[in-house]
Amino acid sequence: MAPHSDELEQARNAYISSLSETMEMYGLSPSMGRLFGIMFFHDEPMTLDDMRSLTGMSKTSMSTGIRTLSQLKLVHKKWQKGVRKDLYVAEHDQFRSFLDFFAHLWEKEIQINQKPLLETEIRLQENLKQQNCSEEEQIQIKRDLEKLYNAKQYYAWLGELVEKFKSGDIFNYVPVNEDDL
Amino acid sequence: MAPHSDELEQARNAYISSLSETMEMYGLSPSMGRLFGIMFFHDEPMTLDDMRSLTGMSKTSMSTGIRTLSQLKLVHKKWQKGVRKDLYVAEHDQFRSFLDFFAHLWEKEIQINQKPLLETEIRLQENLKQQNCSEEEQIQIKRDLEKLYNAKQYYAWLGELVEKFKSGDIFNYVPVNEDDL
DNA sequence: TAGTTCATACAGAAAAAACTGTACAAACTG
DNA sequence: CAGTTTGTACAGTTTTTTCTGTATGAACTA
Repeated sequence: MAPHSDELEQARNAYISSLSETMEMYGLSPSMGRLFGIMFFHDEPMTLDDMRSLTGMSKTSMSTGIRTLSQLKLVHKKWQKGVRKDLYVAEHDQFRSFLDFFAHLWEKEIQINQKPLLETEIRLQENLKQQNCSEEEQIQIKRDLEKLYNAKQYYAWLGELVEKFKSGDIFNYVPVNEDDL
Repeated sequence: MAPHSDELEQARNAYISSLSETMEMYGLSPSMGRLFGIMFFHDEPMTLDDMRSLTGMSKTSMSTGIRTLSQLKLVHKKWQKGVRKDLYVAEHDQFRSFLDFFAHLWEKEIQINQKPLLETEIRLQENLKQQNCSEEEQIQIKRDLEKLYNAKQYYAWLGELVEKFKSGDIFNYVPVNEDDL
């Protein structure tokens, strides 16, 4: 790791803080956001002890933090010959991080709702067939079933969107602008 | 509001819970998720007192909760002649909720990072021009600037994506499947 | 105007999350 | 094999968030 001046570190700091704030918005703890921000500017693979000294936090926190970041594919484990400690590097491709993160989030959303949606649907349909189901109740249940039908359409659509994200096809529709900014 | 049986309420409950879990994933508190879930099946506009009795929580919580949901456009205030209490209905179009929610989130991400990114960039460029800047430091700074350039591209792209979401153009690329499910 | 109904600001209590230090297990070293 | 080094599980502490009850002010009513 290149030794660099305080001034350089301070310069980085503005963007590190805003990266951290962004990640906080997405549900990570501020400290983990900050850890990622630091790693983002750190080209060489880092050990838990490196992180500890740069964040000023405990090694335990680094251990759990790096696991969270790994699960989100925001950092990657890197092996290096002759080094016993685990090494990690930040994912530098923000497009990839973005696509991975939201594809994963949305898949989870679909998965969470799938079964309960069907369960509710079936139970409502059973209720609809009951003898003692009043006219008014029938109307209500039909309205509910309509909502669930729309929900199904939504999850199906969301699944399609996830596929476009995972495959990178989304870039065909929203291309990356290569011009100067 | 139609009076409906416990059985009907139980049937709804499975999906209400999973909706709540989803919203928890997106940063809302479980109670607010549950409130939305209840409102989702509630066709008639609700008052804070209706919510209080259905969630079993305090009116204060309903007041603050509904504000959060309103800001996210997940519920809407509805005026009704002769009714003094504020009335609210859930947004039933999940496509709209989804697009609004993420467009807003991503706009906030762009906005959060814009200024700090530029600040870091400027400070790095100033450092680069310093007399006492070593060869090694120069290389490091250039690597940093490269990262910031990529970040700018990313935010520009994200802005484009937000536009497709807000305008609904995204449906031209990922159409809603109208077939039976 | 006085009385009532409503929504929300605020302060404190309860619950949840984040963080740390200790302890231990697994993987290395000589 | 005994001695290190390294990563993580766990329990306890601190911090943050969520929720409630009281108090207040705004909007309506007569």
